[in-house]
Amino acid sequence: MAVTMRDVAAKAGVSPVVVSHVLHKKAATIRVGEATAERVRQAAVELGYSCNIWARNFRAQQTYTIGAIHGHGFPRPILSSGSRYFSALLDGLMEGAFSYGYSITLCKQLLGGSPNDAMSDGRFDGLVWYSTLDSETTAKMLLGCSVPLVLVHSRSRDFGGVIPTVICDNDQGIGLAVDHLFGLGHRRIAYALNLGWQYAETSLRLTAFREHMRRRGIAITDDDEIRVDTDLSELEAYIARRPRHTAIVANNEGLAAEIVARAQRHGIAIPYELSVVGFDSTSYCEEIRPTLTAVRQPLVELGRRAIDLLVQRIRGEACEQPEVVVPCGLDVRGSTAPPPCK
Amino acid sequence: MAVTMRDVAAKAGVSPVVVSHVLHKKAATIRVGEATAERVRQAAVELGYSCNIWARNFRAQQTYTIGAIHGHGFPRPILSSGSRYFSALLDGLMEGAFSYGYSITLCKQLLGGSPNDAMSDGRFDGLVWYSTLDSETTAKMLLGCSVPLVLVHSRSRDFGGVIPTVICDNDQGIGLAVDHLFGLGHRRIAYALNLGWQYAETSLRLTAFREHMRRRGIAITDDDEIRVDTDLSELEAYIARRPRHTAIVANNEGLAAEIVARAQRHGIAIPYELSVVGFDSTSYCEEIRPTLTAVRQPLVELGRRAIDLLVQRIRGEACEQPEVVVPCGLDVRGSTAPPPCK
DNA sequence: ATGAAAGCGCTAACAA
DNA sequence: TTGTTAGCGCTTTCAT
Repeated sequence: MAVTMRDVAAKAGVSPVVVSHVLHKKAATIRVGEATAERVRQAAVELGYSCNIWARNFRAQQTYTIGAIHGHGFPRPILSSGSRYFSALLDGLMEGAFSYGYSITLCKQLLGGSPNDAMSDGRFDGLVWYSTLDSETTAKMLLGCSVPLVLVHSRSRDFGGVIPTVICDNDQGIGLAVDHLFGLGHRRIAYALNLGWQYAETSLRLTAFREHMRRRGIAITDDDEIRVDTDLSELEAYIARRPRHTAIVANNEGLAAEIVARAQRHGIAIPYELSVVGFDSTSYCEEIRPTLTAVRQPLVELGRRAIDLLVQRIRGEACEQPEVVVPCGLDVRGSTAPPPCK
Repeated sequence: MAVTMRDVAAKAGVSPVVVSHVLHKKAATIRVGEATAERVRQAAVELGYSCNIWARNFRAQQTYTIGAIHGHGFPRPILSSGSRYFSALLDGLMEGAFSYGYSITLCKQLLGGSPNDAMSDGRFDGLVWYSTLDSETTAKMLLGCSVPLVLVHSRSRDFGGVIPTVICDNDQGIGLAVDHLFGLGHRRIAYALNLGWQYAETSLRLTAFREHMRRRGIAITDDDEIRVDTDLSELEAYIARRPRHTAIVANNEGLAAEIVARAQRHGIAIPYELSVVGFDSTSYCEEIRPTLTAVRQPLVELGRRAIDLLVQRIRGEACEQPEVVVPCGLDVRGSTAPPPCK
């Protein structure tokens, strides 16, 4: 059906190699006279030939395709509503991949299905794994990956330093949040985190929070840490008891949004009675009322840097650095204000 | 490097065909004894074999991959800011494609580069072209596509009825907008449209607007149509003259947002002095102030239906219908109110 | 119940 | 300057 090199070769009265060389500058050992070359080009145009990229890739044992593994608890990312987390990451992945001549494929196996399959079925030259649930099983799966792999949101040392990683500076980010709240006058600050999904960065952020508070002379106790299970009942209970804190730093955007919504339902005015800071700061923070003050994780850059590392790996170049750490910012919006005078 | 069927076959002391049959249930004419089969499975596990999907696809002359052509004026869609137009469409495309066992590939050639290449280089089993600039050149390119193709936002009859299309019911959608504004008491209503990108649907919507107004006894003149070039200078001029209209229906979200922003800059209160209705209604409409009343185009569904049609085409089944039309909704938000008294 | 051969479209390596 | 051979990993077809 489709016109192949063979057809062009036949029409031009040469062998396929010649066509390959003339049209694609492959087959380096071949020299071709201008007359022949012209004949070949002519034939190609007349037949409407175009190179079958996949046949070429198959031959080269390369796919020039990168996969993004969605290591969340959802079947696949939803781009059109809610947090723009994946949208932002994907923007970075596309930007990076395109610049190196790679494409990004979204498929069921990666976005929620069975990553293990896609990790070794020859579909991808490399993979980006993001948003890790830091379990033994996961780690084993990742370490067994048969193509180059880069992790977003993990520490390289958690994987024996053999897998390159890209992560934001959680400590510095949490520092920004704490600074901001202190500047407003808050002293009784809580940290809220999900237990259900054990995000790799949760403990980093929690530790950072404790440390930043300690440095300001405030010791964090269990009562200052709101541990929320998937059903959010602990959160509901905490809010119902009327918080003794004047501000909460939440481990992520979604949780922050939940806190705001539930507080409002209980008649607690945000931000006047309670300030809330989230983590991520995608434009989702603009969509909710009040808008959400949040630590900005540079997701687009994270994606881009992940591709940089990955392509180095794919090309077999030595990775300059096994772990890239990108600084955070703080977007002050409507969910934070000075504490009530009390 | 990677373990192939050959390796497994060697280890199990059989030929590759047997492996193919046992492991992938291919090679239908083959019968294998249970003992042999078990030996093969054993060998596969021990060697850590997994089928190279691409080799299989290459052999089958299928890629099980669908491309989405970004026919806009931008180098590639930006997912993480601004309108969620592409995000929504992509959600639908993924949902549809995954359900049929296809994947979606995002690559430079399609998302802004040179679509023509990707339309025939064997990379895709089929393509979805969205957001058409309705030019001669485009039409010729699309008609020359060598793989199955489905257009989103076009009328099938504009392409000789040979290319299936998916489109929202623009007439009905505009009707909702006009109804809404009339219900609020507006009579002097303008329609704003971009000239720069000649979206395929622009004229459909404009015609619908004229017709719906006419039916209500109002004749639309040139003065009621604000034609905006890419530099938006006409819009600026219109606003600066203080609109004699009390409401504007804009051809899309982005233009509506521009109108709101510029009006506000000129001290015109939205919605009290001027009501604005957009078209698309992605969650971007929630992000701007005031929030934007808009006709909701069911983008996710559009994407899904596009895949339905495409897969039928790919499989060579007869398309039940060459053109799918999906009804619109109306999301009333903060940019519309009764007209100022007087 | 099993195997051998052939080929998808392309290109690297080695002739001529 | 040009051609031949061979093979990427898989599966279909035909033979045993």
